[in-house]
Amino acid sequence: MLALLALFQISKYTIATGNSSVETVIAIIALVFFGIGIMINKRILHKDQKPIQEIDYNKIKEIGLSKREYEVLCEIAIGLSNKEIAEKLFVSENTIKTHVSNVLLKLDAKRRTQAIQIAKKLQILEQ
Amino acid sequence: MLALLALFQISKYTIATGNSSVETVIAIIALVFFGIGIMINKRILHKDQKPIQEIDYNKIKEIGLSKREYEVLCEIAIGLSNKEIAEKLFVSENTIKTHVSNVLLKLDAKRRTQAIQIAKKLQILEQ
DNA sequence: GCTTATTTCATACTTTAGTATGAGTTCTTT
DNA sequence: AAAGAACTCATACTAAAGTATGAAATAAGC
Repeated sequence: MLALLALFQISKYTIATGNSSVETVIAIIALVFFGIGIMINKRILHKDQKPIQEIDYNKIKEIGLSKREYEVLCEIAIGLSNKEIAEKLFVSENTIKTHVSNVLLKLDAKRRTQAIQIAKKLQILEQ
Repeated sequence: MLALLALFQISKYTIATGNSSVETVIAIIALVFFGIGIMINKRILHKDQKPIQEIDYNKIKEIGLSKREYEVLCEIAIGLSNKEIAEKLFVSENTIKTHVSNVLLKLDAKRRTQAIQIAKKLQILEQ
């Protein structure tokens, strides 16, 4: 705040004495307050917003999840049962059970609900 | 952009002719660019961030979830089994089953995974 | 104080989820 | 073309999850 007032006075003095061009002084003032506007806005917004987590496709490969297994994981996350997933993907429920088992194994989860949480923590599912 | 340049020229002219005080012109410039800084920043941040959804406690009451039932819902959401929730809350697994059934009924969910999704959509659980 | 809602628990049951194993098929990569 | 990975499916389990019902104890509101 004090620095701002000082800048203010210096600007006034500089223009009065004619040491610098008026354009330069105005440009500096503009730039400084432009920066201040960005800074303040950033602080306010950071309290009310959080960054969107992008899906980490490299981590999916790292974990060893196959394309189909990840697909099943996504369906689990939206709350579908094995039967419903089977119908949606046009395969048998047994096939889905196999995929689910593999997903749980690879995510080190005991249950599908835990798998969802782990997957979100690993950023392979949107939160 | 053109408006900015115009403002720039007007400021220069005003100071040169001495029609207004230097302080006023500088203050206007400062305010305008401060505002521009905020505007630009807001647009950029809105692309990379999303607002945090606050928990809607009124909706919890509206749905008719009791304190204990909501507590159980939260534990479900972090991926715990009925047994684990029972141990955590120092009650029997049968009690948890009763609570879970009531939660599913009130949220109109068929499964706990679906309940999690519905609860998040209703903003009674953090996403 | 009385009523009502909440919390607790049990028993018995049905349904879904998850494991283990084996095996045939397709797709890919060398 | 052969090898390996991925996808499919079945059978037979075990383990959880979820339903239905009834009931007792406690807490809260009138």
